[in-house]
Amino acid sequence: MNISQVSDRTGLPPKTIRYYEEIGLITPDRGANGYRDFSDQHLHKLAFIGRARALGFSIEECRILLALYEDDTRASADVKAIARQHLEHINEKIEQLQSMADTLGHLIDCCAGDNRPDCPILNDLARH
Amino acid sequence: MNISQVSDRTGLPPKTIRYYEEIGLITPDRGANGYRDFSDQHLHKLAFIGRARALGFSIEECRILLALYEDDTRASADVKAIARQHLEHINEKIEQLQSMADTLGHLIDCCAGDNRPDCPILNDLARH
DNA sequence: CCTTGACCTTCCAGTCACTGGAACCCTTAT
DNA sequence: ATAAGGGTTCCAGTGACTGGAAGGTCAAGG
Repeated sequence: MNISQVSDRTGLPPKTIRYYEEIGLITPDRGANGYRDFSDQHLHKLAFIGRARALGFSIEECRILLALYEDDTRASADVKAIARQHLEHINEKIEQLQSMADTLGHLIDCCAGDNRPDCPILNDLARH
Repeated sequence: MNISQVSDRTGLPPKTIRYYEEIGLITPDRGANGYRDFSDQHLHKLAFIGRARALGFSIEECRILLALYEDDTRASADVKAIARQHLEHINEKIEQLQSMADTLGHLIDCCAGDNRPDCPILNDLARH
């Protein structure tokens, strides 16, 4: 399978797929012309990575998840631990963003948004 | 004022302050020894930037906000527009993260987390 | 005067996960 | 023969810093 077919089927851009090879996540075969030749297994792995990335896992976490996936003797506890840790990370980020949004929303509400220069948003940023 | 004092007073690391100079956000004077010499105004500007960054504004947005701050003839509408746009951006991010968290939370709940290899998290990532 | 330690300086490289672009090769159809 | 549309590599850039090396400066103590 050529790279553009894999791209179509996984939704990952060709550039990203080449990058994943570069960092050792996959190692497709090569045809006589030097073109990458992907098997169904490669496709499957890339789709796996794509979904893990869509859940926000880092590349290194994807690497670990892939390794666990390919290890028949894994303990589901190991997977769960990684997922939990990642979820916690996400929740922290949400909290941070929510706090920013709250502050910002308040400032926006206080700002007249007219032609005059007086602005509570700038006043807040410039507070002493 | 030396850089470490500015760092202490603004909470920004010296490296970051040097970086802000490099990209033209501030231009402190220089002493005879080559050391940066910050005025109160520089301090004030850096604190402004620090607070804007803490609200998640990008460097380029900070640059614009600073320019508006220093422009007596600004319209508060311009500031409000930038803030609104940024808030929207934050809210989009929160939604994305929340959606990830929801999916991930569900998968985690479904996973036994024991010594056995069977794992709904991996099954989901590997789904066809 | 010398040394020590804490400053300061610049410059280069690395982070993360791609993404864009240039230059060039290969395949297929006309 | 040629043109379009694949594929390849390699280099550079993104954002906002951060770490580290190599070296200059300053103030205090012996």
